[in-house]
Amino acid sequence: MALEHAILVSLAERSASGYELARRFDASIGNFWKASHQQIYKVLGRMEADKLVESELIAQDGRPDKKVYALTGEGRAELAAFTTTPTGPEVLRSDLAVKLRALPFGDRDAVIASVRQRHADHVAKLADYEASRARFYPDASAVPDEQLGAWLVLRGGIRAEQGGLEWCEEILQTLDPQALDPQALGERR
Amino acid sequence: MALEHAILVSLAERSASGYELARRFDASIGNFWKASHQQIYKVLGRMEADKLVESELIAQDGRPDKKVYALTGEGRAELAAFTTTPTGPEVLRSDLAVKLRALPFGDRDAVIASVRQRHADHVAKLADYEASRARFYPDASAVPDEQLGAWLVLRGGIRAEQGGLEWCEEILQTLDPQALDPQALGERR
DNA sequence: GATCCATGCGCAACTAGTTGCGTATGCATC
DNA sequence: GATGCATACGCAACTAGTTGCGCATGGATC
Repeated sequence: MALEHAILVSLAERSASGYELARRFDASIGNFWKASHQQIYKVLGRMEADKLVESELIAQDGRPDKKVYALTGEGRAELAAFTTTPTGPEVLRSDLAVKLRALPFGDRDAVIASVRQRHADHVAKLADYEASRARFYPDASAVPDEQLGAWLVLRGGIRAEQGGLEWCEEILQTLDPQALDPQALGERR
Repeated sequence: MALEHAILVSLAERSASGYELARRFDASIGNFWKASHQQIYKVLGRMEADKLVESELIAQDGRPDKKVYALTGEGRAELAAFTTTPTGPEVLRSDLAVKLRALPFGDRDAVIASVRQRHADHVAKLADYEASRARFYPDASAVPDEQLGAWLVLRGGIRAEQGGLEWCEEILQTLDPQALDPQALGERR
């Protein structure tokens, strides 16, 4: 039920409608937790029934009404309690690793194409993160205390993307050395 | 349905019973895809109905009978086809990141304890991986072609653990500089 | 004026995955 | 001789998450 907690965090930072939450999950929060809008509406409904959040209907002109959710006291308590629970080991699921492992039984060129795609994904994501970092935390030694968590998460995202990028480069180097020609990478991106 | 493909890969490497598969998912394959034995039995049942695998009942003495699964031709074709499908972006879900983001609303010491635990997990996992690497691939420049995929996956695992480890160290450095005293780390591990 | 896109909510049906239990054997340990 | 562990399979009930659809409005584009 960690989606619940991701939503609690998001709402603790700022109250929002389900639709806005869904977009946040496409952007900042979504960098470490994905959710579709259907899943979010479903969980929000349950959370409201559980009194963790409460909603207020806001009429808008030129746009449909929206239901803005805010944390309740109970929601805040639940979020605080969550931070004290033990954290299990990371569950990782990598399609790409499965494909690599399937190399002897499949299509080598297609796998290489997937790696190249992943490489491009990492490059794009890294540029995104780097832009956020430059914009919100231009000075690493002067991050305000209440933003430390968000900053560290962003740092983690940058590290993960760099790591993934380097892994892709190692794979391409191993399976298809010519592919690392900078021009080839640029053209395909 | 990528669990299906992870099972296909595992069975392509060597036929096995559900129980054996479950243990592999705790070890080598499980480094990039987790599955409980219940989930494995369920999926194996469906895969057999779909003719991707076939089973043979093996009587054993001193132990319960077992059902050994092997790939069918159709299973091999499905696995090969899988390698040619486009690979979506990695779906990452980090409880620890949610907790970090929840720092201003929760218990700082408890979060630090979680990070320290994660740090220890990375150290242990890295030692595991390093041992596998030394045992199976003592010479990186002489990995046989048919093992390239497995080797690259292991390299990816090592990279991911190192990256995670360094992230934990950055977090501790930021939130609790004394904690990085080598003695403190050693004692707590 | 038609089509598309963004905003905004949600249901229904499905698949995937988890949790908890049940069955059975044999060996080792207390 | 009781308890626990490893082997070996599986069901039932649940929660989580995905896919596909429907409804409604208004502005922008073709």
